[in-house]
Amino acid sequence: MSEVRLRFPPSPTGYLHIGGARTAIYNWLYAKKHNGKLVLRIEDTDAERSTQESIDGILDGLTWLGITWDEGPYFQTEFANDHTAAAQKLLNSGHAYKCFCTKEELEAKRETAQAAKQDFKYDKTCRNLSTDEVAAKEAAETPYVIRFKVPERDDAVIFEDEVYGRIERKYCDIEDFVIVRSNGKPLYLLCNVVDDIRDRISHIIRGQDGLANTPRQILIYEALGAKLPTFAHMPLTLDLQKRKISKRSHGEIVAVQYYREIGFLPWGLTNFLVLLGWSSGDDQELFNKTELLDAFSFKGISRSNSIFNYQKDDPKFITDPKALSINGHYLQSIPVAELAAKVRPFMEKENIWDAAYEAEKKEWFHQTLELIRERYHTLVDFTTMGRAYFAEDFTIEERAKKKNIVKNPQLEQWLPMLADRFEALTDYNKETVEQAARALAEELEIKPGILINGSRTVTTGCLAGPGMFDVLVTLGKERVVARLRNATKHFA
RNA sequence: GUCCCCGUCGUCUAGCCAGGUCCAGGACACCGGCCUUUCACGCCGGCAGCACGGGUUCGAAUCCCGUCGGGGACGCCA
Repeated sequence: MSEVRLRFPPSPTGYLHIGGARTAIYNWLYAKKHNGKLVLRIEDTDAERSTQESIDGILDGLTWLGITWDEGPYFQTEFANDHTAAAQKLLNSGHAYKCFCTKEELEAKRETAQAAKQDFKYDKTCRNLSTDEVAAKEAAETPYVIRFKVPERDDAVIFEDEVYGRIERKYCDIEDFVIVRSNGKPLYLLCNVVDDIRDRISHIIRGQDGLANTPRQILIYEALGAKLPTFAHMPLTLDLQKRKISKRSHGEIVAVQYYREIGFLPWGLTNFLVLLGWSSGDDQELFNKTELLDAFSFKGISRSNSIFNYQKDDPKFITDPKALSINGHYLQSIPVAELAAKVRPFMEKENIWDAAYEAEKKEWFHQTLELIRERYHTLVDFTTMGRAYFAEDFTIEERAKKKNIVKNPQLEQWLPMLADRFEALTDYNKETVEQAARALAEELEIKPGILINGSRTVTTGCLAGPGMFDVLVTLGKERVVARLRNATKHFA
């Protein structure tokens, strides 16, 4: 049995596109599942964009996601000799020919065809040149491109795609495509095949946009006498308007780095991305790595494009709500110690990190995380919605203020009274706090909820949260008392 | 224009290959109820879909044809 070898060939763009990430994930999963190798190959032939910085952007994204590769990164430019050698080989074997037509000539023909609403295909002018004619052009040093000589046959190129099934493309529908530019540089179509042959790639998993290229690439494989890999094309991810998602039109939400910034867990994103175009066949949607490896197969890959459900103007949903939901699930279920480590950089960035959280306050910190993580979806939530637990500079939600403060102006007196009661407590715990609060409510002849919600608002700034008495204990007597006393400022 | 691919709830999808168990199942979102001091937690419930038209069949989401809709590829880009 031959070795299972996959590859992920991104071009350096400075960031990892979530669509690219999904492709990488599928390749990685397949390789891992079949004890194969994943080769990382940077397609850096576009010198303009191929700065070290943009290469790092890709590697950085992959690393964060936890996608590990076994070979590479290789760089396409390092194999330029292979590409030109292959072109020469095709020329020598009669699978390709020199084409002396100029860009201008072709452009004119293309326009004529378009004007007549005709399909344009290269008319093979140079394919039919006599040896003498070719020799004359060469002697005159006429610039030329190299075109692939597509066999003139009545039948079709046929291959079996692991996702799309049997695909056919008639030979007569394939034009003699260019494989080498007039400046001597081989084109992507050729380079890609040559690289895959050299890297002994056995399975090519890529986006459906590569599907139309495949018959031409197969022709190259055959002409080069190489064994065909297995192809598996996956559906594309589009936006709500069914457009390809791109950084240019959608901004940072297409970059995996963005998800790191907004507090996604790598696995949360991975799990979401995997589900975009693949399903296990049963109703399972949450997978740990082992389960995913076990469940993943080409069979579950969908053939229709999927839509990244993202609405720009909804502040509640900074990305696809399902992604948030899945991330929230992992946020709530990973071990607290792990969570603490993940939250730390976010708190540091906000200057609300305290070294003691890893020392004498560790237990308190973990308990607090445990208490508040229940309804959070991203790591930044701990520094925004959860800010009041770690800092004094939290803001009070407008809605909470309106609902719990403004409606009961007398809270301006009541809250400080509550502070006094709490302060007087010798044993400040969940039970005594609750008793004290309820007792005061009874004396004032008001519903406990008024007091409780009022204190929730001034102590946490939030409308919603965990059970109030847990919160009060977690916050600690001192902070609670101070915040309740200070409440008067909210009535100004 | 040519070629290729796709079309099940708002979104991700199961079911389609081997037609009946599907007046179509799950998840997210949304709505309602319960719980509760609150809630974006939890529990319970609800809304909502086989693109359309023919055909085959006792029976079609599933098979066939057509229409419409969507996407992709057609570069001396990658």
